[in-house]
Amino acid sequence: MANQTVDNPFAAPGHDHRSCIVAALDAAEAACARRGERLTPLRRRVLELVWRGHRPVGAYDLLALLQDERGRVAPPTVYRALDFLCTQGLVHRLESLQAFIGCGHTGNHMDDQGDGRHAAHFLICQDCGVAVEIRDGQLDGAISGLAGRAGFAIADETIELSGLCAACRNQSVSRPVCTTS
Amino acid sequence: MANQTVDNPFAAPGHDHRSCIVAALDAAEAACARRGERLTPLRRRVLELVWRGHRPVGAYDLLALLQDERGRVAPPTVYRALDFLCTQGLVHRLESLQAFIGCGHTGNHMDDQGDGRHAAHFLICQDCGVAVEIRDGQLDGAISGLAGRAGFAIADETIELSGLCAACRNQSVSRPVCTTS
DNA sequence: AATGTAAATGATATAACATAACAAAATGAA
DNA sequence: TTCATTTTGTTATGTTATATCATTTACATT
Ligand SMILES: [Zn+2]
Ligand SMILES: [Zn+2]
Ligand SMILES: [Zn+2]
Ligand SMILES: [Zn+2]
Repeated sequence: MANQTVDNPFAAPGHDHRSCIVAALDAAEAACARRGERLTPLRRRVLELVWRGHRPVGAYDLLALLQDERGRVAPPTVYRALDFLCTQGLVHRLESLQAFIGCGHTGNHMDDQGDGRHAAHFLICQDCGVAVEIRDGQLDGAISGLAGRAGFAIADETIELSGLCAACRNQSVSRPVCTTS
Repeated sequence: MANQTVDNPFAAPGHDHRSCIVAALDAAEAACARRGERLTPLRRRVLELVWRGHRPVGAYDLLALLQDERGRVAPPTVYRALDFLCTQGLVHRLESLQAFIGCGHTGNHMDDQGDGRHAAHFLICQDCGVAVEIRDGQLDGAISGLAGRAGFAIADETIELSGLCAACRNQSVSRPVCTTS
């Protein structure tokens, strides 16, 4: 069993993040192979960069990182890689931050029909910046319940809850504390 | 009692929208007066323009409308008015669309402590473009439940459910049908 | 190996959304 | 009126994202 990082990064500020990266890349390779999709070196590298930490990363941050290692790189290069990764469910876009984060549930989707897209719900700490993908049965039930009563067919869910994680609440001072990126 | 528009615009494509606008502006005047805030002519006009319909409006759409009636208007003019209106809870920003919509619950907040800000949850029809602000006890309960269990203190909720409204599902063809803007 | 085809990437330009910084005007209180 | 504060105007720039077309790469077929 892996470390607790992926399950609860809020509670694991000092965890071995290399294993998060390895797990994410391995799962991505496997998922793409299974679906006949191509995780090219560029896409793989972008995914790796997204996984530098558990904080959402802006597209232009990724662009700068790529430029550091490859010289001239243009925005479409990054956006295309991100589009691919999002389509495969390997990365999610956080609408409220206009930023991207690695999927915290790679490899164990229950709602995955061939492609890897899935609804992703987040807790986002405004103090340390960490975002955690959550899964909650009551939340899912409430959503499908209200949609059903409204006759509304949900295609896409944006659920992002911002506030303070437990660790940051207990610090009282307002400085980054979940140092794991 | 008002028409059903504000409560369920999905179901009222041919409603008397003027009453929606009047109700929203009246409620805004009242709310600002109560709080000692100033609903200036510009802010009032921007709110009125946001209320042209039940579809989210982009800041630059509003800018163009203002320019039509006032000549040269710059982006900060619109964004400042929108900031004010959002702070007062009279308008909400839809993160997944980068657009704004009039608050569907003006005047009856139960969670309003002085200022008018409140969590706003939406159903957004991808066919007709209408967005409806919803309120659901089970959803609220699920959210506070999961936050409590995680020790997470929620400060802001972004909940936007996109898909097809009942009317558009029953049309099968993919063309705008909820013509009420 | 050569060819053809589709997918992926490179490159340029521009669109769309948003804010910083400072000046001028309007408002309301003293 | 005078003063302080808020609001609006103005200019410039920052940030995020896409359209378009050229080039390269991967890979199956001949
Ligand atoms: Zn980690
Ligand atoms: Zn995920
Ligand atoms: Zn209406
Ligand atoms: Zn509202």
